[in-house]
Amino acid sequence: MLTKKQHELLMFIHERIKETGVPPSFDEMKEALDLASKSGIHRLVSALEERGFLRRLPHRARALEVTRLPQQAAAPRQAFTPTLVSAGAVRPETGAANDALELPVLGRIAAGTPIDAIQHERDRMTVPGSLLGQGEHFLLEVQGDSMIQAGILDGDHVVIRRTDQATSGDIVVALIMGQEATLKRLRRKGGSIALEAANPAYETRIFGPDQVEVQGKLVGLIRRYH
Amino acid sequence: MLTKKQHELLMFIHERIKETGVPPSFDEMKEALDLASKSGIHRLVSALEERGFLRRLPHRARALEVTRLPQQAAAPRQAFTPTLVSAGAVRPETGAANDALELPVLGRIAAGTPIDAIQHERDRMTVPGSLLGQGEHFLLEVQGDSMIQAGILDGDHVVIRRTDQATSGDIVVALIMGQEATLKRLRRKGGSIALEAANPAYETRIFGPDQVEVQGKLVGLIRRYH
DNA sequence: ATGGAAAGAGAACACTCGGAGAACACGCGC
DNA sequence: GCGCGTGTTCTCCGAGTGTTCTCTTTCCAT
Repeated sequence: MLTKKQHELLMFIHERIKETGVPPSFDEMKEALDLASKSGIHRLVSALEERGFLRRLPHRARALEVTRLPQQAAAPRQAFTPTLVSAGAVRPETGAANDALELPVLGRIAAGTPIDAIQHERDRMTVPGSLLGQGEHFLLEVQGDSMIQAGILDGDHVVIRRTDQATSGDIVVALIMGQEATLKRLRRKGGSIALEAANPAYETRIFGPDQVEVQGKLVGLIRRYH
Repeated sequence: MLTKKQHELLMFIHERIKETGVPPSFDEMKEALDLASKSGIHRLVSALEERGFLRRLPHRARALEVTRLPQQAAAPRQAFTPTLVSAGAVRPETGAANDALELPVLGRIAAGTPIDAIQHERDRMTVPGSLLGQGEHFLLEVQGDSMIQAGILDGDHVVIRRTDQATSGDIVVALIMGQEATLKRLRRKGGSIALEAANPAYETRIFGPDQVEVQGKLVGLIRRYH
């Protein structure tokens, strides 16, 4: 999942925050990894962010945060209104929600999140019936800004219909090489499949048809503002 | 996530509240950090607010609250119910009985939509309870791309809480000159009010305080993909 | 109710710190 | 050879900090 260098950097950042409360600057990280330049750090940080281990505010000094550590089952990090769900499948029969379903939130998704790690239910959320079609649906919490230009932001919940069918142009949850699951726009080019991020900072990746497995299709989105 | 100074200030505020129950004033913070002027504090507080560590009411003395602490697994949801919050009251994270509610869709909104057009109910839609707080809510369908960079697209449904209160930075439904209603980000500048679109193609418009009337505040968003 | 004190908002200036990113090179594994 | 991760140099510019001053908003005592 992570290269040696990425792992080393992630651990350094984690230790540093634990000890001082303040994340290191690029220069400090450069020193710690014994590099001569910040730009290597820049690339490592981007890689960690894309793989969902770091979260950061762009163009802000020291604005980074470790969201999870390797090999560990998903870091807790502010579950989405946990109290709300505690009641379980309470469906208010108050005549209101006849047209809504409670779906499981299976985890977070970003480039690099292994799907296996997100198979268990973390939470539940009620979803308007109007977003749903036929078949099985579930929710994922979006992590990172790789789809920002498609209006999908960090922290949004996406409604996914489970299917292995997808048309070129659809936004899908795709499993790459049986390893990492990402939310991307799928595009078919001849025999191969392109996965496009909606953010110029991320590159389109192209795969053979047997390297990518579609796990579901984006059908809805729910966002909460604080 | 935080710089040294930001961290230092946050910790000072946190300690101070824990010990005395009262948040420090700008002058007290100035002394604590050994600065010569409050204005440095002002910027630090803004930075902390932007990063989600502080919440505050503008123009209210000592009206601040620590919402989370750096890294340290999920800040305990310290109830902290001072007079401060009770007024503007956000949402009780606890009062979560309502799992979903059916709300009226009052119409479409964009720059220039006459308010008359959004007075009647056109439709209804079920909304997850987790998006709602206290008070009255309604829905509007977004028309146009003026908020595209805030991840709000043409055709999205936005959940609005009816209120005439808004903090700088909130996205609100604003009635301009009693005539047109628009969905914009509100920013207070001195005595006047700026309404910013999240699209460089649209200009920010600035008004006097009596020309703009806040009708509600954006609290959620629901999108359907076809 | 009103005037002044207290507290917050914020413009302006100077200076340093820190992040973004282009360009080029090297080694490894397939 | 090619892709990828890595290492290096250099440049550019925005962010963060400290200071001074001025203005607005609230709050309280008279």
